[in-house]
Amino acid sequence: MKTKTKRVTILEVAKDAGVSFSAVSKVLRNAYGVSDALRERVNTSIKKLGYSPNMAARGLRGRSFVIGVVFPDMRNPFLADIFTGISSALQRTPYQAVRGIAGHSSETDLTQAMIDMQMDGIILVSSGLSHEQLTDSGARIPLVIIGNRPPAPTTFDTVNNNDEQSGRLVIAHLAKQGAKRIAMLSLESPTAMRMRERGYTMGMEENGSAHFGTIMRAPKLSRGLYSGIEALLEKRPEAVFCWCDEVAFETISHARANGLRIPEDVAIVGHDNTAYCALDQNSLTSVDQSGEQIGLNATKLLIERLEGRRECEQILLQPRLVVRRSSTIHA
Amino acid sequence: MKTKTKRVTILEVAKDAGVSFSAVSKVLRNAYGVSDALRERVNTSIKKLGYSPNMAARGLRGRSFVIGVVFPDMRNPFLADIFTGISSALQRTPYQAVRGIAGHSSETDLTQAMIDMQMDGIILVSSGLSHEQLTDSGARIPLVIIGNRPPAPTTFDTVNNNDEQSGRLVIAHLAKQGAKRIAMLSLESPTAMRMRERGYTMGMEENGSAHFGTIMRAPKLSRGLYSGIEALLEKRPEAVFCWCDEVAFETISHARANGLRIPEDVAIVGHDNTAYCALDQNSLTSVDQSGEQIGLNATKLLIERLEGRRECEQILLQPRLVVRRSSTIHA
DNA sequence: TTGAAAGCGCTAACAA
DNA sequence: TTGTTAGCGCTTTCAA
Repeated sequence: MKTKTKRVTILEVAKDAGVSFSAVSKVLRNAYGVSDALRERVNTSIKKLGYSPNMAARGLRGRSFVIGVVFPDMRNPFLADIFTGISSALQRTPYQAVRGIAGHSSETDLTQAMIDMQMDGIILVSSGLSHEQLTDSGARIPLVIIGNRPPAPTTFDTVNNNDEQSGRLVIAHLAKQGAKRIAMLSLESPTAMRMRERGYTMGMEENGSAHFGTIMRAPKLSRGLYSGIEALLEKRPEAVFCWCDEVAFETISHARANGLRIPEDVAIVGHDNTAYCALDQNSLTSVDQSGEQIGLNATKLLIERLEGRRECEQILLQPRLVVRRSSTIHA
Repeated sequence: MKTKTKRVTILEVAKDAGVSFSAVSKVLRNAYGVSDALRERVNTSIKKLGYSPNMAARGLRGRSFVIGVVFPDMRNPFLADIFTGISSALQRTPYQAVRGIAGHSSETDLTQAMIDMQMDGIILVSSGLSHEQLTDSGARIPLVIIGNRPPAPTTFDTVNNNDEQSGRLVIAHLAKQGAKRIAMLSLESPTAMRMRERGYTMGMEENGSAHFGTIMRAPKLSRGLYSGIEALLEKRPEAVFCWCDEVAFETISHARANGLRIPEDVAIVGHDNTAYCALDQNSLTSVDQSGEQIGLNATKLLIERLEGRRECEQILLQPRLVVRRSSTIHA
C-alpha cells in the first residue's frame, strides 16, 4: 500500500514560528486574542511551509466549511448554471469554496455520504426523494432543496422557479397566436413538474382549449421518450411545450425527420433557456428561470441556516419567456 | 450556530452489541480474527442503529476510500460520459463509491482541497496544469490524468484518446471526398489538442494540401470564439474540423445564419460524438473517443496505484469516426 | 479471538 | 494575550 507523503501539520508551523500550536489554530480561525505580531509570524510560517489545514480533522471537531451539492446527473446544462450561482455566492462569504458533487449512486446514499464526509450543509437539486425522506435528511443536516415543492417543509428550505407561471406564460404566448391544440411533454418524478403542468392546464382553460390538452409524461432517463415523441407528433398538435430544452431539441429533430416544418406545422417551446436555444438550427423559444439566481438564493439560505436560523424559508422566483423562431407562427 | 444532530458512533454500536468498540472497527474493516458470531452480532446492531462510518475520522488514520474527480467545467456532455465510466468501474471494486467533484476555483486549489479532504486519489480531466504542477501533485497523492499528454510522466498515470489518430481520421475522410481547404478550430490550453492538431497537419500533408491548412485556436471559455468562427467562415473553407461537438454546433449555427449550406458549401466535423450529434438539425459527423472507456481505464489505473503499483502507466485508446450528413459532401 | 490504549490533526473550552 | 488540555470517531498496534 502506498505511503502517503507526510503533510505539514499545525504543529510544524507552530515550531517554525516558535509559538504554541493552539496559537496557530487561533490565527487560522481568526479567533479573539491574537496579537498582530504573533499573527504575522504564524502567517509567514504557514506560507513558508505551504501549510493547508486538514479538512477532515477540522470537521471532526467543528465545522468543515464545506457544503455539498447533489445533482441528479451532469447532462443537463441548466444544472451548470445553478452551480455557477452557488459558486459565486460562496465567493462573497467567509465560508470555504464550494465542492459540487454529482453521482450515480442513489440520492439517499449520496446525501448520507456527504454527512459522512463532514459537510456542513447540503443543496439538493431536482431531487426525486419523497417528502418524508427530505424531512428526515433535513433533520440531520442543514438542507436546501431546489426544484421540488413539497407542501409544507418543516426541516429544510426551498428555492424554486414559479413553475405554474412558466406553464401559463407559454400557453398565453401560443394562444395569442391562435393555437389551440397544444400538447405538453412532461416528466414523471419531480414535483416541480406537477406545478408546471398545473400552469399549462390553467392556461389551457383560460384559453378555452382545455379540451384539446394532452400531457405526456416521460420517465427520467429519456429512453422510451423516442416512441413517445413520435406518437405525440402523429396526433399533429399545433404546438408542443417541452419540460426542458433537451427534450425540445429532440422534438425538433423528430419533427424535421418526419417532414414537419417548424413552426408552421408544429411550434415548439422548451424550458430553461440553455445556451443551445440560441443556435440557428434550434432557435428555440424557451422559459428562462435563471439557474444562476436559483443557485445564488439557495446558497444564501443555506448559509443563513448554518449561521443559526431555525425557521424554514421558501423562495419563489419569477420566470420569463424568451421568444425565438420555433414558436413564431405568424412571422 | 446550529447544533448538529448527534450521530450514531462506533461506541454506541459496541454497547448495543455488547462488545468492545475495537471489535466493531474490526468488523467494519473485515480485519482478521473476528468470529462469525461476533460479526453477526455487530452487523445486526449496525443495521438496527443505522450506523454509518464517519469518513473524516476514518481518513484521519487510514484511507478514506473516496476518490476525487476534477472536471474543468460541467458543460461539456463528454465529461458526463467519462464520469459514467468512472462510476461503473468503481461499482465492481471493493472500494467505496465515487464522489465526482467539479468546481470553479482554480484546479490547483481544487486538487489541494481534495487532498485536504482526505481523498485517497484523484482523477484530473482535461487539466490545464503544467507538467511541473502535475508532477508535483502526483508526488503528493495518487493521480491519473485524462486528456493531457505530458512527455514523460514520472509521478502519475495517464489515459488518453489517440488524438493524432483523431485528426488523421477526419482529414482522410474529408480528403477522400476531394476536400483540400480544410480548416481546424482548436483550443489553447490542453496538450491533447496539440496532438489533435498534429494529426490534422499530418493528414493534410498526406493529402498534399498542407498548403491550404489553417489552425485557429480559441481560449478555453468559448467567448471570443464567435468572431473567430465568423472570420474563419468568411475565408470559405470547404470543411471545418472542430475540436469538440459544441464548437461544431456553433459553427453550424453561424454557417446557416450566413446562408451557407451544410455540407455543400462547408462540411463540418466535430469531436466526441456526444448525444446531440445524432439530432436531425445537427446530423454532425464526429470522432468517437468513448468517454466511458476512458473513465473506466482511469479508475482501473488509480485503484492499481492505491493497491501499491509504483511504476507509471500510460494508456492510449483508439478513436473511430462516425459519419453523418454534415460531412457527406457527395450524397 | 478479543480488548485496551495510543494517536491521526484539529477545535474549543479553560488556565495561566 | 498566550498556552494547556481534552476530546472529535476512527484505525491500528500490542497485550490479554
